[in-house]
Amino acid sequence: MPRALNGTSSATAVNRPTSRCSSCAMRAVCLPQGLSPLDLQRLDAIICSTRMVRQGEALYRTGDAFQSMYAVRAGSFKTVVMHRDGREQVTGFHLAGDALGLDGVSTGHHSFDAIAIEDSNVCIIPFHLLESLCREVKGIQQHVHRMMSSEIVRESVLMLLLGTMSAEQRVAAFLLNLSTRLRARGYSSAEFNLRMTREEIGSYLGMKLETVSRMFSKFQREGLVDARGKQIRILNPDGLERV
Amino acid sequence: MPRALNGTSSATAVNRPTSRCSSCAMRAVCLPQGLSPLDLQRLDAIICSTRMVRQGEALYRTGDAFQSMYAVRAGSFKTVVMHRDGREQVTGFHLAGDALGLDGVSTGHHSFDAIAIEDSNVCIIPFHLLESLCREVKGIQQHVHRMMSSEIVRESVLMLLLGTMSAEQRVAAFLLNLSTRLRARGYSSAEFNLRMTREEIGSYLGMKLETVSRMFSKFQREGLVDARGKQIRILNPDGLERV
DNA sequence: CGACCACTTGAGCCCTGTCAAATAGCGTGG
DNA sequence: CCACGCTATTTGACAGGGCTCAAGTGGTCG
Repeated sequence: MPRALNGTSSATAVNRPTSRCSSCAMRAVCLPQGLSPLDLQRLDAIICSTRMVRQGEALYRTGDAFQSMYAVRAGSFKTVVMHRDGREQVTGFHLAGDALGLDGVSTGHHSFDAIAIEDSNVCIIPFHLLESLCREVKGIQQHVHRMMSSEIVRESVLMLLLGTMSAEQRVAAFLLNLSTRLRARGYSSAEFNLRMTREEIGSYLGMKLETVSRMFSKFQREGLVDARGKQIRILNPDGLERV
Repeated sequence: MPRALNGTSSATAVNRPTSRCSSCAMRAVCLPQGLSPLDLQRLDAIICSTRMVRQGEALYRTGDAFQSMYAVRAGSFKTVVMHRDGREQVTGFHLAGDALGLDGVSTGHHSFDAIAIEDSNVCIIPFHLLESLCREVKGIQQHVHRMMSSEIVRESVLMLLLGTMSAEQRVAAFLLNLSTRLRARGYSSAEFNLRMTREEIGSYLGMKLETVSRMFSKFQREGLVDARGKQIRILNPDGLERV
């Protein structure tokens, strides 16, 4: 197999045919249904680069100028908000197919850190080009609006979780949510391995890592899940639902 | 003073000159800077009605079809998310000048309830018309995007609060935030009265009403605020900040 | 093989929820 | 204008869930 052009790739941002939306594996998750071939082509035209982000590295940090939004092509990220006193909270985990970076639109600077929790790859979507395209293609405009609105709804559901649920319920809800999202991406919803640490899960769920661990052990004892470190098997989803 | 046309007003939705953006008192809060008179006119054209919502009534409820977004002209609202088991959480308080309803964009149905916490008045902005306008006027498009993004950022800050702060810190942050927003609207930042009950504050902050009350009393003892029921006077904002 | 990190588990304590009772405030109807 | 009844708020006593601190285990990478 010829590997032409590979020698010209930069380490951080490359143009290549695989970065085309029209042929992307995550298309079904990223894009609206029923986009015409022409519109797809126009999308392809503005998404001309991707970027590799290694585990632990930041895609962007709080305060960085906002230029682009991103779509996770492979891997996963966490988004983290910080208080001046150093307190921080994970506000989301973003899997392949998820959008990232829309927090920067409001002020022109990012309000979160986005950190890769495994080696990952993102599409870079220059936002001013996307805005132009939105002015021309109604389907894309609506999709962008839906993405932003989904983020609003997602966060408010998380607030419900943080504000009203016990530690046990939060961990159960976390596992079920992850399970659902993995299934939507074609993975098993019953068996997967966590990319995030107990501490990151705890930060996301508003509790300490020890508490997360205890809840996993509890579910284990009760036969709801089989958790061996990061390897998770959900044995009784209905039981988790009822917690 | 003549009161022509008043007799023709409907109780729930009326057209009247005062509903024009170009002459609205909340213009500075609602609208982007530097909109041309022509663009303002086009906005006026799509916002043709307002609606009165009495205290305790819903502007919209979870599951309602999403047609329009709203701008609070006068009064205030809370938004509430609900879990099937009846558990609910206040996710925001919306004052005059704030936008409302963008949660409905993602699915076409609202995901929250929006309830008036005092007699209120909103502009009704049909969303499909706003989207059309966004395709034509870049300044308005950007403003809509910023509004949605702000909501995302607002919620993530609230998640930080729910996930990492003590009850005392949450109540302090709540008072300071409200104070800031009131100042931005031309009211005193030091003295105001709460439109929401202790229970609503508690729901917003993820705690019980008794805890809210205790924190108010504590701040009172420490000379940070003077709280007599809903009447609040902030005596030492720096002290609150440091809590 | 060793160092390091993530994870698990235990013991004790504190913050906040729960339950209960008293007080204050507010709107309504006489 | 006042009395009444309701709701909102305050305050206290107590219990429990989750945090803190600590020790020990397991897994991974150099």
